[in-house]
Amino acid sequence: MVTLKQLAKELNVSISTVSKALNNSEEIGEETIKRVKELAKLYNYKPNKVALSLKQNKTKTIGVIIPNILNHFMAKVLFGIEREAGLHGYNIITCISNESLNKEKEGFQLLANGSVDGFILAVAKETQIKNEIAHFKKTLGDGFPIVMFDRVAHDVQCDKVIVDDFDSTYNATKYLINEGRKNICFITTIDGLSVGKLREQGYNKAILEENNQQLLTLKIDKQEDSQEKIKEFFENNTVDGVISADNATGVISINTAISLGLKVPNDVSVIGFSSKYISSHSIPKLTIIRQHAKDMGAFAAQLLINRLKNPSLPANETTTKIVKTSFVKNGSTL
Amino acid sequence: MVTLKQLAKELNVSISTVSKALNNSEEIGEETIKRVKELAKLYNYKPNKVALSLKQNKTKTIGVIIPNILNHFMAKVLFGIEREAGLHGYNIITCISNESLNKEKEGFQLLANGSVDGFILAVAKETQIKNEIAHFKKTLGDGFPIVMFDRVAHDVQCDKVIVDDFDSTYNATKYLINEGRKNICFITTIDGLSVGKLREQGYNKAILEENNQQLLTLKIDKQEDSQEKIKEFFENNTVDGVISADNATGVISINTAISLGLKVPNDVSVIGFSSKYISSHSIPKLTIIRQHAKDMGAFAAQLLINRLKNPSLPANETTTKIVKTSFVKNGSTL
DNA sequence: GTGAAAGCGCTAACAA
DNA sequence: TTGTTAGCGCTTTCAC
Repeated sequence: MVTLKQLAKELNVSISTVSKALNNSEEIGEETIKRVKELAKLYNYKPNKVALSLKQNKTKTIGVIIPNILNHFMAKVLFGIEREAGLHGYNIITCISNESLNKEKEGFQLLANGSVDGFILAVAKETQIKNEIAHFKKTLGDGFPIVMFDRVAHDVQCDKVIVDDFDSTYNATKYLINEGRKNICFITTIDGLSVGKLREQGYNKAILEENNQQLLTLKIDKQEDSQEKIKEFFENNTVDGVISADNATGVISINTAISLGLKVPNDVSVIGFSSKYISSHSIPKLTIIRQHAKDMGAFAAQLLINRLKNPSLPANETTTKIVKTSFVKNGSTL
Repeated sequence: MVTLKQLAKELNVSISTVSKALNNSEEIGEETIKRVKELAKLYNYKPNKVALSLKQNKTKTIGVIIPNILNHFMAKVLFGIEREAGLHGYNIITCISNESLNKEKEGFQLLANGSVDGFILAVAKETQIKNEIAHFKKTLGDGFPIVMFDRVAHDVQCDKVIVDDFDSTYNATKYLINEGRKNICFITTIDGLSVGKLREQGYNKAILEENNQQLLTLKIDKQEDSQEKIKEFFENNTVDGVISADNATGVISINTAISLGLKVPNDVSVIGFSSKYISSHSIPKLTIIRQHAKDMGAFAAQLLINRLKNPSLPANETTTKIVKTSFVKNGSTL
């Protein structure tokens, strides 16, 4: 990597002249600017990012702490963050918390040392269960803005990007009720998460509003085999409608129903929080509640960058952006 | 963020004393070390990463250029890279090339300015199709080590981590032949990729070795609807065996076969390059060729870090690690 | 119009 | 045992 020093030497001018020339300073003569720029291009000079960061006390880098990158939703949000960040000249450093509180804390430790200007994250499962928020507050106190998406800690004052989990599940359940379904069950593998709870509450509300409906819930642990649990559940319960809270049990429900000789959507109707990609892993395709993950990522990045660009924004004046889901009707509902 | 300067002032010692004390230098008195460390802990002092990077001319950061993070395989490799890098004290900056040559080049531009010490990447589709390698050579020439995984540019001399695509597809095809299948087709959505070609060749070899077999290939474009294409294909061809080159068409083939009234695996046997996660999106579950994506990521990180730690390693002495796949028999084969 | 010098936070050779 | 100084690459104020 060429440095200003080397260019200066070769051109027989001072370092500051080169620096100013490259930054189109008014102070420098046109002729000099031209000479400098030519040599810089020849040597493919690029200002050293690290030196710039040190000097300007900002890194133009965002720390992203993702609970689980193998989750398609999370990966999509990350994609959205990366793209939006790039548009604004920001890089992203990714840490994967693996749903662990400790790794989440480590992520902050690792990056809140000048590596990044701020953080975007979805709260790890363990953190949500233990309801720990001290590390968030500390990081905020240290002057690092934080944006939370999807799974947020409500007691932390920071910008947030969330989904209307409650409403969309409520509406989806209503949809099945209006189809005339009498035995609508709720299947979840994300019981421990804030979003999982909200979705369950949305389902509960819709069901409990009806006289002739009752709650029917299947909670599956991550370690368990979803296929088996669902099969067992279908065999032991009459089910004609399914609301799936996560991105996999929707298609698995469809496949299970079919393998049990049921017709989808005639005998069983299924709706799930999933993606287009996964929705095609069943025939008929899963009717989904789309969460616009990429948009969520983009919004999160915008909120953070906005705060970084306006350090005067009061820390207690935070924005919560609610990204409305879309109901995408595919073949698994009437 | 507290700096050495501030600690020094408060302790009435010099900056270098503080620095040495924190680094357990022999030069400094025990008592002083203790005082310094206590205050440092009190203030939660962390050495400024940027200053360190500038001073030591290395960032302990790896640039990862991923073609598509929504691909489950790629996400898993990224996961493996992140974990291994973390174990060695490295962070990762992620760029997503989106399969575009230009974005891949941009990734290098963006990061080869002191932001990272080296690169790990899978070559973008467009890059493979156009067979461009100049940017790789330039980056290597600039002194940044590169490790390629999965999709590699064979004409670039650098460390590589690849899968035994040819052999494992050959063996999988053989497996179906030994099951007595007579009409084995090869389905791919990754025709343009080096790995896609190798897999096709493995299939071709196995088929052409037999007298009573013939090639039957379905190539699907990313834009097209895999479900429709496969359905159409099954309706127009007699098929009793499927080798899927990508991670989705395997389960889709099973679901399609079932929806057409065929029995899996009795009437049709299916094997795919996929993951455990996706393999459960069909009933029976897909028999898969596992690629050990996490291990691949870990190996890639190891190779890169090893090179960073031993700058004397000759650039023309490169390692190609072949990660053998595992055949995981599930319900979609006999 | 150009250059010298300071300083971002840190380490390390050298001086005391 | 502790402190002074230089320097990593850059920007920017202030002199010339």
